[in-house]
Amino acid sequence: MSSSRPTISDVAAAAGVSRAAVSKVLRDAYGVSPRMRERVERAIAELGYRPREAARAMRTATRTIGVAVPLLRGQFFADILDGVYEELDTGPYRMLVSPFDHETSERNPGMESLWDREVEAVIVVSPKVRASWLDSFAQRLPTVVVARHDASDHYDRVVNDDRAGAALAVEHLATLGHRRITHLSHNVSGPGMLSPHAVREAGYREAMRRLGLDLSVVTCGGSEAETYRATAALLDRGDPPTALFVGSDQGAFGSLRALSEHGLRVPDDVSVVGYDDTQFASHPRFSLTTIAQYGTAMGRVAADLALERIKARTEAREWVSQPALIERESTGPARLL
Amino acid sequence: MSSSRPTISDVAAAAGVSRAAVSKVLRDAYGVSPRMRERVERAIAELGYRPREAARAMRTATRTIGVAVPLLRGQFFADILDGVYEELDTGPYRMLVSPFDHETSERNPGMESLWDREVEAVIVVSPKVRASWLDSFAQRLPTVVVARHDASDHYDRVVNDDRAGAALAVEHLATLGHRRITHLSHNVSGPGMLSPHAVREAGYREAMRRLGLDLSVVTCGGSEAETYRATAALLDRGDPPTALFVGSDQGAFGSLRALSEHGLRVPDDVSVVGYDDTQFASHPRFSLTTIAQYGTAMGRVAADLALERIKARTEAREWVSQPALIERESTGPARLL
DNA sequence: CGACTATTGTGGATCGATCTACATTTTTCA
DNA sequence: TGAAAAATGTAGATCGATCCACAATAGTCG
Repeated sequence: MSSSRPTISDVAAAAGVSRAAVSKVLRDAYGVSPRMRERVERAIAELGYRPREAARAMRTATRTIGVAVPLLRGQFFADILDGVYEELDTGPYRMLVSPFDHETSERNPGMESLWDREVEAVIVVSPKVRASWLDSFAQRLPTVVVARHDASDHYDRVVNDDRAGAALAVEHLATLGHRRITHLSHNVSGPGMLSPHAVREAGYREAMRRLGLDLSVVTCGGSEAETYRATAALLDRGDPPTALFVGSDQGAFGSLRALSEHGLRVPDDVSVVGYDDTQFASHPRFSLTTIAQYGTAMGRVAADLALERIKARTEAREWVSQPALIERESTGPARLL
Repeated sequence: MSSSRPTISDVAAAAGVSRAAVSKVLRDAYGVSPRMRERVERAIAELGYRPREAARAMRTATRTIGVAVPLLRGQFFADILDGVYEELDTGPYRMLVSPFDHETSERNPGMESLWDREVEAVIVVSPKVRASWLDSFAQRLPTVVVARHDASDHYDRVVNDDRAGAALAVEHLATLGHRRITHLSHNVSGPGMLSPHAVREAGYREAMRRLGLDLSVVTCGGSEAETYRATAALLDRGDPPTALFVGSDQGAFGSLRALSEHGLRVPDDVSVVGYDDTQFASHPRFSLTTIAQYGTAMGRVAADLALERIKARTEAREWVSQPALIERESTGPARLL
């Protein structure tokens, strides 16, 4: 901080060579004698020189992939980040994360900020933004959208088959004899955007109709606190369902809290199914039956798709992860009336 | 992607003015007539122009604070990120996150990457890196270190009083009549670095000695899986303690899993205390007694300290959060033999 | 030995913004 | 009316890298 950061000129002066020569050494370019390399490298080490990305970015690609994630706790997003990191770790690309506020809006500042920083591709997780904006963004910068279903010719998608996942949940409960199955949906986004939660809700409706059961949907946010309130309100209304299918594990934990406070036992009184198979779902204290969608794998795939797009590909691709029912102790036979 | 990103020259041409004029509009600088502003702004909107950060960074500060965080799940880091975001959200600064692999090493690539990108300050959470490296890094770039105790004249520290926190845990258990209290410490870092876990362990030892109790420390990683294994091994050895003080909530959840699988009830057979007061600790399924250290608040303070340093301050500051015992149902009276 | 090719190194244009210095026009007001 | 002040706009240097074009030197071989 005392003196300013050393530049390539400082290195050149210290080594007694030209700036171009130093640049060659940095880039491992052709035309560097061993003696010169040796001198330059010593100067670099002595000065503690590191090239500035900003200056490099003026002329070359940044070898960086940006990841825009909602500032939402919940294991699932962490799983995705892990996957991206794992995949890029061994290669030349680095990852840069820009969090955004998880609200529906016209633009997505997290993605824009990455664009301004010249990342070569953007992976965005569950953006709540107009489809048209997303599409036009993707026309300017290679984009991979994770956990959102809107089709587009301009970006790749990594999604779970949420329709099938919801069907798995409903069928599992129906097999156990449940007929009054309420879905706590986090499908709070506006129109013109296909969130995973919208698709899960559609899958629920479809499966319920197919089985000849009455629909019952409560819509609320996906945080633990919001599902807690929504579930508590549902229980206060009296005549509670015998089973809950909640749109996320995080949400299911909130429902479990509410059920516990209302003195209802799980699964004796009410069965609960979540979605995501996050780390805590498997904990014996929860032992939550849930739908696995393999977030880490999705993150890895997203990173691969981004690298492919940077390289050459332009036609849009879609990768669909197949959900699986993970049966645990939060579901059981329906109570007979 | 078809054509390349529009530049300030394109905007100038479209608006029929000079590049300097456009730059003035962008920066809200003096000497812009309403008519010119209008024309420039229309051209910007039509072209979808956004200034490139890299070009800006060549001449001016980036108005960005970098946050380097370990790629470790666990609520506590998420809390800190939330705090930083909240604090910066209202001002002109943006935040950029660079994750790093949570291993002890010579250098910290997450911090370096942010430095290369010209962030104005770095907040780093729990870096496992040599103290000397950290110190020399901080001499070049304003740095705030969160959750690490090593003193330094060159960076600010935001820490919890981990010694006091550990004492709270031990005293609470002792008051309940426990005498065989095992500490599951995550103090796995090498020498020459004062991690929070090292301080917690020291606090435990001190408090136990003060109370005349025998020490019992098991060292293991802080992930749920690792404490699960460590706790299971402890229980297999036979003669288990009547209380566990685990270095983190995340770790405590692993211990609870192991206890549950060994058929031990909490708190009837064994009491458990965690550290962090993460979201799940308060869930009725866990109801974990723990030490709160207020991660979100720590994140906010870290952001403030970073902004102060950017502005002017050079002398090092330390902010210590006072821990509090949150008593829940995972602790109870010691079982009489 | 001389012509041709490799090797090694450098000068300087370039990327896209910012910002100083300055020129030109407009406004103010004695 | 005219001089000073204010407002408006532009030219061009600058930041720190990359990299093309080219010069200088060394090496090869008929």
